[in-house]
Amino acid sequence: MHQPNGLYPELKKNSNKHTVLNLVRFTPGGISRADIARHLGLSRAAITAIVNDLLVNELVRETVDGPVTGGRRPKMLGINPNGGYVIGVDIGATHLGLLLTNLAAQVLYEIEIPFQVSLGPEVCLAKIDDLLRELLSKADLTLDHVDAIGVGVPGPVVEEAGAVIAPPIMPGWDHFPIQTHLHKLWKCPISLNNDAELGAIGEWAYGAGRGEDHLLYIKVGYGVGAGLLIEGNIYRGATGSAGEIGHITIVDQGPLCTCGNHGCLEALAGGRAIAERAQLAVKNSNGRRTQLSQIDPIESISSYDVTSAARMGDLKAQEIIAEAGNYLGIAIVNLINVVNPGMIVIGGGVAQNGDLFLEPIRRSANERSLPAAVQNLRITAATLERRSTSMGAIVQALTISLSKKSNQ
Amino acid sequence: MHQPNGLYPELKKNSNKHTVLNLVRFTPGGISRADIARHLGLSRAAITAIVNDLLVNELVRETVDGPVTGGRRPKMLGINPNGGYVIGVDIGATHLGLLLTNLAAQVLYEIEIPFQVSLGPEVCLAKIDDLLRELLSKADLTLDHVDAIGVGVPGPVVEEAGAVIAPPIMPGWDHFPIQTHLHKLWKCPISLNNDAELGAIGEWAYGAGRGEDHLLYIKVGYGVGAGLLIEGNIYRGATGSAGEIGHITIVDQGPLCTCGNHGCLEALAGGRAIAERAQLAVKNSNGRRTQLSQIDPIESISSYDVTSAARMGDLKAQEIIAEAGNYLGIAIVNLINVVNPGMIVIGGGVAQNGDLFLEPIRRSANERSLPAAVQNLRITAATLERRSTSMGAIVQALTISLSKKSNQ
DNA sequence: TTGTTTTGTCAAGCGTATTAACCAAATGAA
DNA sequence: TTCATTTGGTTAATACGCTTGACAAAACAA
Repeated sequence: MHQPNGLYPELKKNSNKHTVLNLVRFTPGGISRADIARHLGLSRAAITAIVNDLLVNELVRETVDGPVTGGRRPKMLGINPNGGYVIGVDIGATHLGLLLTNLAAQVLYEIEIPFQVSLGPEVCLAKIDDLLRELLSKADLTLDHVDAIGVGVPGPVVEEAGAVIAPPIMPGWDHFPIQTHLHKLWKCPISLNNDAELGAIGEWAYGAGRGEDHLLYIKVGYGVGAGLLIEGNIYRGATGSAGEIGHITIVDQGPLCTCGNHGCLEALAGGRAIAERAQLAVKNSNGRRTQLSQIDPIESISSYDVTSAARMGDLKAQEIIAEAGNYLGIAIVNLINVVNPGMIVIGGGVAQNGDLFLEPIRRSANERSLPAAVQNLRITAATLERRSTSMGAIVQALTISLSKKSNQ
Repeated sequence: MHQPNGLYPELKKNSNKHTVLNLVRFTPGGISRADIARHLGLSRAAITAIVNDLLVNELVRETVDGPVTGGRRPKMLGINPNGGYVIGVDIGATHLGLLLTNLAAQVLYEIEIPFQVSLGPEVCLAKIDDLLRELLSKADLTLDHVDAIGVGVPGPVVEEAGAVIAPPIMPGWDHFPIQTHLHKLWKCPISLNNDAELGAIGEWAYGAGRGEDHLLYIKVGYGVGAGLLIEGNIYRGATGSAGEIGHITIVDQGPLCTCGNHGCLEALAGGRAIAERAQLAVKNSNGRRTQLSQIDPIESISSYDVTSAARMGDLKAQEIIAEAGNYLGIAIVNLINVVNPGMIVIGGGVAQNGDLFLEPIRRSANERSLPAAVQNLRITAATLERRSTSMGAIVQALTISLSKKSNQ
């Protein structure tokens, strides 16, 4: 089948049914038939027919009466939350998160644990399988009740292969058939995506980036990555590795990175760099007592510790966070000129520091980016916090589930 | 009217007529009805009806019999070149190019002269008006025969305003209503675009980037800019300034740039930087005779002189070109990781040096970019040479002309 | 109350597609 | 050469999804 394409668009049956369903999904508080008609430039009569179809299939339901408009009050439409479940899995470098939601994306149960993706696919996927079954048993459900599962991984995903290729922070996972493996385990549709891309989708659908047509999401965790959402679609590039900003060079001849090059963004602003810099600072502090120096052994200081110390007022920790923000700012200036986003959302553990981390970024952007690109640009922290990626995985799973149900 | 959008696509009447027309336009050597049907996933019967409509409106014509396929030979379809003319205008920082073509984009007449965009809009647009009328008189035509005119400028274009905002190398043009001004002068539809974006379109339609879904075109002239074509559509970003890579920082605390910052790509690899470096080299050569030192006065050495000297074998000139390629390589590595293009086409005057300029870029890309992003990436020079941008302007003008004719 | 505005529904009609049959023109094997 | 096969293009009947225009329902304003 022909790929969707600007010049030669895919000619899809029922395309407006999908479009209406998307509008209902992603409009906060629901939407009326008349509003849908206005948004899509269709007649109210056409929308009535499409909505009736969605109503009898129980994909959509009438919720409450809408706001007073000067005439008859509209009946608001929302996704029918019943009739299925989906799961979102966020595989991080050092953590693992799972969400179970209904079809309206309302979170029912959640699991989050520390994790080591570096243990390789067999060990990790077995652990994930255990946790997924634990999540289901908490909800008194089985895999038969689950319509689809979205999975996020911290590496470049090749969609057709259902695998990651040459992922710098996922040693041992290169070309491992993740999607096929999980499909065999769980027997339901699996959507495999990059974690930063899912973060972008999550924040666009339910977080800080709602309704933004040109959204850049930057994930600063153990690794650093970006997800670019253009008019509601992920931009993946030619081979699926767009937005892999962790290994762009920021400082020529800078510190050695895991990827083998020097001065990569990830080696300057990633969670590992932050932790290492904090460990070094404690070693060189000659026993002066700080928030950080109380952690023992020194080698166990993590970026999470630095984050909390900074928030508790530890000056050295704040300095380290601000320094990371500074380096990220340099990278973001380049991204702004190239991508010209309407909004930048910063997520991942380090972004929990709020303005301490965001201010150096905003300063660089204003000083060094093209005026044309920054004058209407907003730079904010992710509002879904730790759930950006897993909610993005939920969005992908729901897309599969709802489009399957609406084609029956 | 609602904007075209991935999730909520524009619902356009006759959309398949436009799609078929595009397929005919951009398929080299023409295309048969059966092939169109296969490409679009429509029935042959539907295509027959659409093509008949285009035939009676004389937008399309049957050209020759197609290749032997094992059955009845197909009748190839091509754009009917008669019935109208369009003009493409390439406003460069230091040159001006105009093309007159028929509806099949075949060049009929051409003018190219040196130019100073820095003289400001009134002076420049008056000069352009003179040349456009000269071009028409050469062809024994008047403006009444011209369906549409495409114009390219070396700065960030805001489409709705028909103007450039804060363009670093177009002093005096900020917010000047170029499109309105030209429409009043010429009384026909004007399409105003960024020059690098038009270069991308030109190379995609008729040059090195044919059929590439993720094309990055990089223009290295007096300024440096990039145009990103995603599935046949220009990516402009939120405010139209995407791809303005001339002012990303390459060397911290590097040479001062016209934009006020230090170490910008343009200040290291642009035409002005190349010329200045050559002038400096001649001054410091203590009278040693080289290709370059024969130019008098030294201050008049241009990047074009360096380019020709390098091709004639001047070692110093070659060194300067290679150095510029090196800096551009650093920028391109970042672009590859962020954008993940399927192909990079390098255009503009400096790119005429071919491999001398391209090799440093290819080397950087292979050494420093993510394997996932470079393994299928091609980096080549523009095949339309000086015409990349003006042919892109022709494509835009033809889009206006053909879509107007097909809606009658 | 009546008139106005807005939402939602219905029936008639139209435009654009599909399906299935057909002819046209080429190939290749008997 | 003849005839089955393959591919290209056309035609007529039909299906589907949308628009149009009318209308009822439900709110507000005079």
